[in-house]
Amino acid sequence: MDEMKRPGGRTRRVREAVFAASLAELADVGWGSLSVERIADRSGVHKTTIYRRWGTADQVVLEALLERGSAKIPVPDTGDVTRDMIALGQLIAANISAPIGRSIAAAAIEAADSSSIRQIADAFWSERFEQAGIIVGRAIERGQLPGGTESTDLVETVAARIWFRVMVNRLPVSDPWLSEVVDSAVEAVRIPNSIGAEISEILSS
Amino acid sequence: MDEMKRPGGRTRRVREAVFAASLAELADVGWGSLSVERIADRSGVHKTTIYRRWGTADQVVLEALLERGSAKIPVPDTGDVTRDMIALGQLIAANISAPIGRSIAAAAIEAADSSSIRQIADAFWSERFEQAGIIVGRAIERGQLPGGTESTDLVETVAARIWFRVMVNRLPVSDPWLSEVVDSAVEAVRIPNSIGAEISEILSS
DNA sequence: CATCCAATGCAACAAGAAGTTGTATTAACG
DNA sequence: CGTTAATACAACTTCTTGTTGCATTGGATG
Repeated sequence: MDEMKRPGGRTRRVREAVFAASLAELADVGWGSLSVERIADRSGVHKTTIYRRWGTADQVVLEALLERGSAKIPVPDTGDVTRDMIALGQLIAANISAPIGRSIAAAAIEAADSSSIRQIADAFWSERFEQAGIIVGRAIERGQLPGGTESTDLVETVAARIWFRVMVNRLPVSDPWLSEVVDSAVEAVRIPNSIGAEISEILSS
Repeated sequence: MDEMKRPGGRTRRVREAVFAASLAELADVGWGSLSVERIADRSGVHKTTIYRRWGTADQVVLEALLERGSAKIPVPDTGDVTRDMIALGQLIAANISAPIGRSIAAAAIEAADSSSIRQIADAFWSERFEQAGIIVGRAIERGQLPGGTESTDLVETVAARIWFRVMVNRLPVSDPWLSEVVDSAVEAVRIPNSIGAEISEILSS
């Protein structure tokens, strides 16, 4: 797939310039308004080159994102579930707050069919869910969480609230806010529903 | 704004045909790919008519949405917070699951500036928040919730989880799932954080 | 360093969409 | 019925998109 007979100097420079320009465009105008011509102008690379090497603007951005996303991020490990989840939350917030992340999210939402853009978004989330699984696993080993705790519930709650705040409310994810959200999410999984209901029953009587 | 010298037969028919076509287009191709020509073809109305009456495709869809969104929805009132919130959640889910709602959401997310599309999305959410305020107010009067309960926390939690499930996970909002989400959200606001933390402290020791 | 040829640049073009304008036609309203 | 607002139609310009043939550049190779 990535074989080229001359990967050296110029080809590499062109490739990098085009990728940089395409991501900048993505951040500026969004996935829907991408065009080969704009990327060509912005990168200084002639449009015929882009048409011949990639064909469409989508393909360019796709490759750029794949190359960019290949950097693996270590799972937070502070010795405490809450702090781990806060770190994970900050990571998620940083990603979807940036213009590029926002554009990807918007495009992934709009794409009704399972297009290539959705694969990237899906990959992002499955990675987060996997990380959360590790975090929860460690917490169970430490005895901070009960044995059968479902990690997906925890991430979903936290991720959902971050997502909503950034995308809909358009407010920044501050540390105090995130801390509170994570706290209540961790409590929710720590106290099984039945017991929680029982307690609230007692309290309200 | 809405004055016209001949609001009768033909003008009305044209208006309705154009609005219907524009919303259908919005659902099909999304906000970003709207075009006057497509709406013209789809509605059977000549494009010059649309250009002269509305100017741009955005304006057409905007008016269509405003007219459509003017129908007021009554606040659920079942006598129980949880059931009220579930009803509200179902309403939210129905709205953002439909193709049109999805397109609006995607467009609102992508629009970095505060464009007209964002006003529609904002209006939708502020209405939900207002409804939740009424629901919570009633619950406080009934003694189901403590006096100072912030309604925004409750809606935000529920709305966020629905949003995430529909937009990111792309799963349907089933009644059992929604019920569980609302339950835990109501519990979270019913048990103040400090007490909740204390209890979990006791339980884990 | 000399040579080759893949990669890129360049210019001209075709195809189509977007928007405008002048005029003819239709039908709502009195 | 007559008036004229509202719409349809056709022709046109302009802009964007994508293609093609050819010239030029500069890695790679011996």
